Amino acid sequence: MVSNIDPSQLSERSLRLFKSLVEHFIEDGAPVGSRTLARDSKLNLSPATIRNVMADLEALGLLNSPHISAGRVPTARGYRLFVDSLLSVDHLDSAEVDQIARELAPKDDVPALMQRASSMLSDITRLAGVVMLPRPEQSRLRQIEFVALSARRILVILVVNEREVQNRIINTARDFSPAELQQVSNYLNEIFAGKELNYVRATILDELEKMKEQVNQSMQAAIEMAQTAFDAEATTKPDDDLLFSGQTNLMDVAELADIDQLKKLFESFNQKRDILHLLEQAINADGIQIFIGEESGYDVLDNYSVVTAPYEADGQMLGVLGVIGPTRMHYERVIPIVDLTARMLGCALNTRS
Amino acid sequence: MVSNIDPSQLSERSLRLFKSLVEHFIEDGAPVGSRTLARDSKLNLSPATIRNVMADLEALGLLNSPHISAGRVPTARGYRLFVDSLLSVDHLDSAEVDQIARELAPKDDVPALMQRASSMLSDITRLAGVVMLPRPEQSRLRQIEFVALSARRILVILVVNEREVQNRIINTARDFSPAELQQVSNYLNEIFAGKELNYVRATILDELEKMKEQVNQSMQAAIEMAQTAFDAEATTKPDDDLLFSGQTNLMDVAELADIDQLKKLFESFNQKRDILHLLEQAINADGIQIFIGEESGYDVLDNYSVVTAPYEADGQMLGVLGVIGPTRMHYERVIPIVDLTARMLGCALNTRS
DNA sequence: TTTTGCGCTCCCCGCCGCGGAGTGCTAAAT
DNA sequence: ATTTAGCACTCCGCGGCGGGGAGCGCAAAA
Repeated sequence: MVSNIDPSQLSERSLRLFKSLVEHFIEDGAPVGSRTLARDSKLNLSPATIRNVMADLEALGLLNSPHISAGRVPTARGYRLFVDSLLSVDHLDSAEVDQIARELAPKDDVPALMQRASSMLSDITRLAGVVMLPRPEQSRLRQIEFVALSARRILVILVVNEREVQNRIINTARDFSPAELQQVSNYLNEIFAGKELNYVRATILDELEKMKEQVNQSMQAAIEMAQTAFDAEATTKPDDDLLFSGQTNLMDVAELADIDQLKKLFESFNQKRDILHLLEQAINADGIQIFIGEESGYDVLDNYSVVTAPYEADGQMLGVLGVIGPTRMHYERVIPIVDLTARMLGCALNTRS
Repeated sequence: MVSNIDPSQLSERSLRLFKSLVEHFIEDGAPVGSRTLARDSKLNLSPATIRNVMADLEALGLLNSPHISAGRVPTARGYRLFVDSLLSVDHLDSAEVDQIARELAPKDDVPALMQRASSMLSDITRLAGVVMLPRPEQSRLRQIEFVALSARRILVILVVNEREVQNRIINTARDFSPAELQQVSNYLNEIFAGKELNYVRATILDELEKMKEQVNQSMQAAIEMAQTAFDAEATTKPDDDLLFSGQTNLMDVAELADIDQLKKLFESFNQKRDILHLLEQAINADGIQIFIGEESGYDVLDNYSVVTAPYEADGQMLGVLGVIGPTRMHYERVIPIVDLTARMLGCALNTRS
């Protein structure tokens, strides 16, 4: 990564002009030239002076021009300076605050809540919203239950982390009576309740193997069943932990970008991989983090920015949410919205409340 | 709907030419003129003759020309005739059959199976795939279980239709001991197991109210809990019953269509409403059903066709799946693929197997 | 240091003209 | 009575041209 610009390297005047230019460009997307800037910034300078300043800014890598005789456009580095040092964020008007609060009223259905958070982000910003769900890594098994569907088909229910419930169906080698199942689940709960899920998975495969001979037959069955259950768990869906919405909003904005760039972006939403990696980088930031254009390191995001914020409840980091839009977005609005949403979502997820 | 064309109204020669024209247009998307047709169809006719024929076909509403001196393009009605009477469907080569079979190997995880069906459809056709999940209307409650999370938070598990599991968490007014919960679930299972879910919902609200005084206290609790559980059930997600994939495939094909048409289509995928209605129309067809362009009655689908097939298992209609693409699609390939997928999915869902 | 003035570059847009593809019509051929 | 040939006409697409506009850099004046 190229080093960022320290605002103190630049004169007050340069900064004012630069800020004005970025705001202008964000507003209407056209390269902005010296004349418009002379008119709009209240500095009473002639276009020529401004041209000199802009040439300097370009030399610093904050601006560039699409071609020799067009206006200037901010580079990623330029946006970075703008966002870090020049931006004054909006106040959200109370209607918006209300809307966010209303949509994120605490409910028990966690996935639905996440979904609402995501679509609210996209609705309110008119960009694409994304919410990363709590990573299964950091989840603790609270409870495990077995329900007999028929003699050899058993429904396994894992309660994880207060609210999350996973269930899968396994087929067993031999019949189990309900009483046996009860016994097995009691046994497993005793050993594993409260443990980290990864630990459970790891342990169950080898540790338990050792005690196999020491215990009675039905406990052996328990072990085998647990293995099956967690095997299945390990192989299934580590991927529905990213909720997008409002992708179509990006289709309006892509006036500049062509369709196959957009297609690539959408595909990377579907793959989820790249975006997931990106969001994981943001989970340890202690607030808003912004990835601007090429900074992200992912080609598909070249002309897009991602504004993220981690959210937490009960003092524990849970995940990250954010907004994806063109680099030319209204950061001063998007940032407080993402910020507030993250905090509200955290509140809604607090168990004591 | 305007009446369709009976192929016997037309001469053999017209039909051959028409078919050739449609195939040509499907192949390369450009309006096709009399010369190309004269060259390619083996009828040894001069362009002039063909022009006369084409003028007739246009009068019948099977063709039209984008402008006076362009070639002809099939209308929706034209495609209809083509699909109903002229099309000879492809043989799938065995590699494709294998692929479909492999992807749809029976597994226990029904939602994942559906998901695979959908993405397979889109991969193999290079269009958008859609699968409608079994409608909750026709689902039977198999089993209901309660798991205590804490004294007042109870996890309700509904097993529906062999494989499907729903769970939700409810908060109760007073504490319940595990033993009580067991009792309650036994009671409810006794009354409701095997019943239609709608019936259960309906009954639970009034019938049970009546017997309230006749039964002991813990049964009253059961009633109240059941009410809460099914209340919650009724209000949540009647909407995740449509699985799309491969939407991005349509972005390649949209050479002709502009971006906001595509945007509208994507939005209607998200709303799900229109597509759902459309697919519901297809559920009672006893095989492939095709909606061509404006026929569907939904504006967003104006330049798109939907090829659907219902799927069934154990003799019961379960849902509909299909493919969405431009009217100019390779029907002769898409149709057998959709058909086979529906049958295979049915097989995979059969319980005895 | 800032401004003015000037020459220059490049895009955008409308215009023109042309070739190509295709049509419809009429008259001739079969 | 069809089918074909010939012809005039329409319309799209494309490349070239030219002017206007916006903007730049540079050099010289303020």
